[in-house]
Amino acid sequence: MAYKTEHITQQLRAAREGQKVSQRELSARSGLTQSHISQIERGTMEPGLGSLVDVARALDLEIVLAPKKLMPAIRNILESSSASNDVLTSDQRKLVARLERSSAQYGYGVGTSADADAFKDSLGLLRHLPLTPDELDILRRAANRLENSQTDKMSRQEMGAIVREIRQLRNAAVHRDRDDAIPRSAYALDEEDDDA
Amino acid sequence: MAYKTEHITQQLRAAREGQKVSQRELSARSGLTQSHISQIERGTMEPGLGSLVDVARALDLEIVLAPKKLMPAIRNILESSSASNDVLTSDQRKLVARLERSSAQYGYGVGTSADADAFKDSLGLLRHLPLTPDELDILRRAANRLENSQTDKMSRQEMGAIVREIRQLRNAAVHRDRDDAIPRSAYALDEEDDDA
DNA sequence: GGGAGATATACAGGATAATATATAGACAAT
DNA sequence: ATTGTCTATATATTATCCTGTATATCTCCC
Repeated sequence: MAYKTEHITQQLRAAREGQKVSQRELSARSGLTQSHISQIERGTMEPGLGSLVDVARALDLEIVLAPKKLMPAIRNILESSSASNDVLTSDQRKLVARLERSSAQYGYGVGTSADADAFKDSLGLLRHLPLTPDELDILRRAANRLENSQTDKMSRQEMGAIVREIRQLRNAAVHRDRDDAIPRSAYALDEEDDDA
Repeated sequence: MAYKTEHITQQLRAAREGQKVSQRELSARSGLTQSHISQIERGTMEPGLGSLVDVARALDLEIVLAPKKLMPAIRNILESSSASNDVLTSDQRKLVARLERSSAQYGYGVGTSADADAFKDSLGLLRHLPLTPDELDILRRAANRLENSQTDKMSRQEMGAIVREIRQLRNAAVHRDRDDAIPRSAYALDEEDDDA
């Protein structure tokens, strides 16, 4: 029913989720009801232009009418910043991988199984969220400590400390405000390419 | 009554008049009634998103949701086509054309496909944005290097370097403030003028 | 298993967009 | 003046948005 406007409303949802804003929060900011927002995002109904503008403003977006001719250029610009969305240094990826490997090998003999679960969960998130250089350092040191412990036994307490540390990292990364961006070096290209 | 969406609907009118299309004609193309279009353009009523999309499509426009942060860059692009109908030296045009030709011929065997996409997009932008003489020089040297590589094989790293260079040019050009203009000598206009 | 936060659905009613049609005013060109 | 094109405006009817509120479902965390 709302085929025509799907691409737009999906952009809205992507932006909202990207900024980690709930529909309720967005409802408060934009003046629309949560119910309304849900329907718009799902494509159940087609919003009026007024509603679209309200929501966009609440998400710091602007509505632009661009000649089709210039779309490649504009897409390019849009992607250049959304790239910083999932830009993780390969360092970070590798560190997470190391930690997963180590902890798996190390086994969950030490530490409660709840600890183990929390740990895996945290790592899963850290695979996707940007970290500051300092935080990367913490990650690095944790990996080192864990790997050393392979040889000489590690105390339950030390293990708990690491788990706690990682969890803190996770929380920081999850709740970080999207605007105080993390400066990234050059860039990191992955796959990803969408069309309509 | 429709204050929020005035800027958008005015863009619509501007585009329609720019293309010398009558409201009747637009009505035929878009499926809305002429009466409806008139009210939308005058701001008498606020269109639904569906109507906006229909009209936009009929005018070869696309609706883009862009982060406010990127608006300067985007405005830059939009104005590049409408206002100063290209203040590019024929040199620049030719260089971009050479680069496109070379890279196409050269194939994308070297470098990731993401690299290739980034490269093509960058070139697309550089076709429209003004460059300083120095930047033109960089472009020239890149073209030369690429063309030489046709004969003796080029390393993946060297290719990456070129891609990076072009991308830097792109960024500089895109984010350049429009007012600190680049002094242009007299000549500027070449061929090129297409319609639909 | 309970509780909290988030999203999806449901339904009533008032508000408004959108249609179809018709007409009036403005401005050219014959 | 007449004809033609384009735009603004009017009216009536239908369709849909949008709100308000309430509830269902789902996920994650304790």
